[in-house]
Amino acid sequence: MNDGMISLKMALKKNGYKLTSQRKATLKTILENQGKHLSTEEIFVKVKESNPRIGLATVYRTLLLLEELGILIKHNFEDGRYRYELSHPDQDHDHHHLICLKCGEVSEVKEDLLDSLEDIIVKNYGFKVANHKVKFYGYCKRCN
Amino acid sequence: MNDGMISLKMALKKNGYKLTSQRKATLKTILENQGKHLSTEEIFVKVKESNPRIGLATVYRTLLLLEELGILIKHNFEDGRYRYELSHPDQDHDHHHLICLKCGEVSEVKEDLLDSLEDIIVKNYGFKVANHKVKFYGYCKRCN
DNA sequence: ATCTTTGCAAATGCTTTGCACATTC
DNA sequence: GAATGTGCAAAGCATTTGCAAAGAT
Repeated sequence: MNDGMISLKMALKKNGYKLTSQRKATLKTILENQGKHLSTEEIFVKVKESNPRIGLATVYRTLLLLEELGILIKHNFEDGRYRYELSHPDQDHDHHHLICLKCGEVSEVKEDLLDSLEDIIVKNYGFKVANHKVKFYGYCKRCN
Repeated sequence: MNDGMISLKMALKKNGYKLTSQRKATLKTILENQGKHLSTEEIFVKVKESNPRIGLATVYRTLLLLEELGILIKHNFEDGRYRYELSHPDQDHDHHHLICLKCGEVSEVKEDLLDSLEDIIVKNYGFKVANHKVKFYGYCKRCN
């Protein structure tokens, strides 16, 4: 059992949820596809390979739960479905995304650089920032 | 006829679309509700007051069109429907939003301050930024 | 007169829910 | 054994679409 599975087990236990094979298989699929931003349906299809009896509703319920537990982040890339990726709780914010308007590729930005902006938001608006979602739309290296 | 209506007329003409009472009424409703981030359904209800025979599908189609023309911006605040607001073409980017996790209030940030981040994105990722969507989640002045 | 647009209702597609059975703790 | 979780099918809800009639240029 690797790190991801151990933290799943602990997070579930702490909140009174049970560790089921479906939940393990769902998280396993996400761990095996890091950086991919899979949709619920895509995760369902992949989980089915190892767990053919799982239902789509279970995957929906599991992803909801994993998001609640802070294990996953739900993204909307405006393509009509939600997409999930692993949260990295060691970083204090989600990373930014680059979305290519031509080929649709979604990639990630390592740099954060929003501190000065967040300072201004606290000072000028009295708003305490807990997290942010930042998306840049434009043209990727290949399409540009 | 005010500025918004004039630019609607021109934008439609330029693209071979017709200026209909439904399109005028829809834009009028949005102009009268600046800063409000209305959903399609909410816009529909308001437009109906002056235009009782309009159909919901027409409002959907009109909002899509106005977004295509660059007159509106479509937002997803994760509440299960899309919301629209007027675009300000004099600014070269959309403004950022603050979303309160407690009361759900959505407010706007005047400051942009993403230039240095966008410079890095061009340099390090070869990605040409056309626009961005930035949302800060946290607690507003009243709720904090 | 032609081509676009509208209204209506039906269809679509993602997501949620109710319920009986199965599984975990 | 009690409570939670699952699978299935049905329901829900925002959005889209087909089509005949209406409207704009």
